[in-house]
Amino acid sequence: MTRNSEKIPSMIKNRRLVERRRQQIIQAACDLFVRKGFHKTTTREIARECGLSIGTMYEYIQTKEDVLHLVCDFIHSELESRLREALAWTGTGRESLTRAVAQHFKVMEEMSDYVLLIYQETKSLPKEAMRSILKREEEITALFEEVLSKGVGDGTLKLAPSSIKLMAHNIVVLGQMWTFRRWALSGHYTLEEYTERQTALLLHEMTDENEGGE
Amino acid sequence: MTRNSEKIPSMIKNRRLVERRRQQIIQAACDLFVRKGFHKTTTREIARECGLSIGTMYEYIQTKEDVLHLVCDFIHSELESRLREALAWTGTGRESLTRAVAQHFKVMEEMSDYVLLIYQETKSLPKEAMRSILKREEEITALFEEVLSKGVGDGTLKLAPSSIKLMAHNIVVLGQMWTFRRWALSGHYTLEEYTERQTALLLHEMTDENEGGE
Amino acid sequence: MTRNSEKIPSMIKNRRLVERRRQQIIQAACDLFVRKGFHKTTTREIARECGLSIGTMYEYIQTKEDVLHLVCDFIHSELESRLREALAWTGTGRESLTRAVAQHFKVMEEMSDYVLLIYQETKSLPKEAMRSILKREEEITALFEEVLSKGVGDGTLKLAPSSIKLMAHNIVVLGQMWTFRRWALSGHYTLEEYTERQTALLLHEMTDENEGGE
Amino acid sequence: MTRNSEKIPSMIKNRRLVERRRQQIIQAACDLFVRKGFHKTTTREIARECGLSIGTMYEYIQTKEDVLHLVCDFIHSELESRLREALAWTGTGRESLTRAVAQHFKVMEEMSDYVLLIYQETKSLPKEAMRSILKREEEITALFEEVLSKGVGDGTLKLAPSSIKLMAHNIVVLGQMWTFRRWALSGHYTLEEYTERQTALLLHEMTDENEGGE
DNA sequence: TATGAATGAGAGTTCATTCAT
DNA sequence: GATGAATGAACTCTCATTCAT
Repeated sequence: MTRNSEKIPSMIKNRRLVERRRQQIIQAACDLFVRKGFHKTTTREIARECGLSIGTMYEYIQTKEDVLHLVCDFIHSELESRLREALAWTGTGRESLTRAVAQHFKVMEEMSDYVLLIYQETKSLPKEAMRSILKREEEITALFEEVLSKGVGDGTLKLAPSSIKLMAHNIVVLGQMWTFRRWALSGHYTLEEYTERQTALLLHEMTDENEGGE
Repeated sequence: MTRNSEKIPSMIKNRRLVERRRQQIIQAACDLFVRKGFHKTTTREIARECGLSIGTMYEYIQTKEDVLHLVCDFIHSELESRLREALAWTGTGRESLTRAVAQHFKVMEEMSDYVLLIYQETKSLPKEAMRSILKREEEITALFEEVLSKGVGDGTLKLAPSSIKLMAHNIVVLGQMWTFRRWALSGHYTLEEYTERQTALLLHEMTDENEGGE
Repeated sequence: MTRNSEKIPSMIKNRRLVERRRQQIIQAACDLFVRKGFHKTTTREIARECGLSIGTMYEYIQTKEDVLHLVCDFIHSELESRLREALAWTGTGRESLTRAVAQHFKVMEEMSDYVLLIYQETKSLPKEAMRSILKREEEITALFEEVLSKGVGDGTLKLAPSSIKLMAHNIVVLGQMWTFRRWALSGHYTLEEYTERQTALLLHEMTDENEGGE
Repeated sequence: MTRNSEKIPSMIKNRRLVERRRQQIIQAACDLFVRKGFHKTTTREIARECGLSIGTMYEYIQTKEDVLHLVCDFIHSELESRLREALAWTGTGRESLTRAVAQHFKVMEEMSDYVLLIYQETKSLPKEAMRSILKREEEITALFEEVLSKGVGDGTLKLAPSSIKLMAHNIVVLGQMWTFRRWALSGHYTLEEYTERQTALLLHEMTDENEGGE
């Protein structure tokens, strides 16, 4: 799934080995970046934590930023695959949306630290890597666009076509909000309450004669 | 307005001077942090940019993190004061909200870089400074809570009391979204369109029999 | 008494004022040097502690080393004047010696910190200042030479003339030893015991047919 | 012999190499500390002098104070091992003492600079390191206690048991005195004369009915 | 493939001293 | 005489990266 992994060059020829070693690196780096942040984590710490010597680690990456890229990519893959699970079910667009939102919020809760990590460290990536990460983000948003379109198509959701993209972004962001505003929200709502209320608000927006601000 | 400035000790006795010099430092640091990020900006660069010698700069701060604190605090003060302007007008709660949202979004657009800065670098602050920054964030949210309460009070907005806080957070975050998803949004919507649609969605949520998911 | 004070130039003409301000400086610096050592004490700290501004302080000294010189000189003056008191009494040489030794040890005890200071920081003085400090040390030793000579003269002490200087040095050093070996000695002897025993040993050396190794 | 070396952590795994590099560091630092003192010697100077890059040097130590600790420890090891040589010979206690004193004084002469170094810079060590250095000092003193006890045991030295520790300290300090009062003593006595006279005085103290002040 | 010792530019911070007011 | 803001050289220490083995 870590598709971008292939873009990062390695000195080692054996692709299987590269994949395995990089998984070690990603696991260790994820933990450390979450705990200390990208800048305060040293390459030596990553190497130690993943059981490779510093020299060996550098056979599988080229720069420290590569590690960040691998980590961000891994996290996005996780997020995306978990979200896709929720979309496998069948039902009306409205039902699918309800399920997708709930799953999205649940994933945000579970991967809270990782989501935060992406939000705070993406800017440290080199331009090219950054673009590829943003593309992943857009793909996730596109999943919601699909669900919304389906709902508009089967008449269970009312929304101006030109607002579909906006609504998709709103949904994604309101999920992420649970991670980066947790310090304020968790004191007042449980995840269940939060999900319920946000879902009610969203569905209400897409009911009746509302045409989404057109 | 930079209230926390007083908490950061300085070697210089003249309070006026401290305030002036710190303004220089903040201006220079804001620019640099936006362009290069906190970690990739050196203290020497900040000093050069604000026209002080490195030694002199350190008479007005204690650590590099103090500069970040000063910067974050300054940005929040700006955000808050600009938002308060919009709240000075009179009118129904619904009208106030419409105006406040528009102003909030406009401020987000204008201070885009600064808002991003806060979102990405706050985590680099020491614990204590971080708490003070989050408090500022909560105060801004509270401004929207007030407007919403007013609307609920005068009957122009329908919203379960227990959802007021949630809605306030939603509004703040949807504004910030314009800054940290600009790469995706600006291709499809102008700020005006964005504002119009989001406002329509929000107002629709608070119209009729909708009780916000209770 | 701080004779060398005159050698250190000052910008201020009024000699009285110079003397008074320098006393302030010495008191503050003594404390600080004892607590933190010369190198870890900053000129700013000294200024703050003695109630002068840093600029004013520098009107009365030229360098930080001047302060150390003043301090060392002051301490020696104290040591010497206290020792001279003990020598004012009359009696046989042997009696004088006993009294001088006891007083010397007592002074070492009381000025313990200061004596240590001299021993550890003198080397940080510039050459010229160092020489002047060593001269003071020699003068103190000379006081004991005088007492010993008196004893040899009146027949109450037996000592080869060529060993008088050596014995004087021994006495001075055995006193200082109480300060720089206190960590080992104070666990086994009180100052009284220490004084008694060392005195007994010394007097025994200068009794009977002993000719001091000639 | 530098037993405490093991307590100082190193980034390098190869213990042999650590030992070798640290010897380089110690040699260079000894020279520099003797010439300029600890505080006026920079880490870069030490690195240059011992032929390592600054980065490499820091792989073998953690702080500049570690270097001082290493140096002090090395000096004590030298002092102790040289003194132990002199104690290997057999003979009466009195003979052993004579030999030990002469050797101690000779070592003081030869390692004059190093002994001074220890006396002046030990205070710059962190607490823990300082304690370990004082313990070494006490061990050296204990060597003399043993010799004295032997002499008391075989009847060749007369000394109250409770004065043995005191006498041991006296001997050690009178040796060190040759280093830190050399400026005064060397003008009047050669090392041989100094040794002869001090020995005579000491032996006389422990002859006949003298009971050391009890 | 794997290792880990070596590197050195560059980071943040300090502080004795000066000098305009 | 008194003040204290300004200075910048110099300090200790870090760490991503390389390369000989």
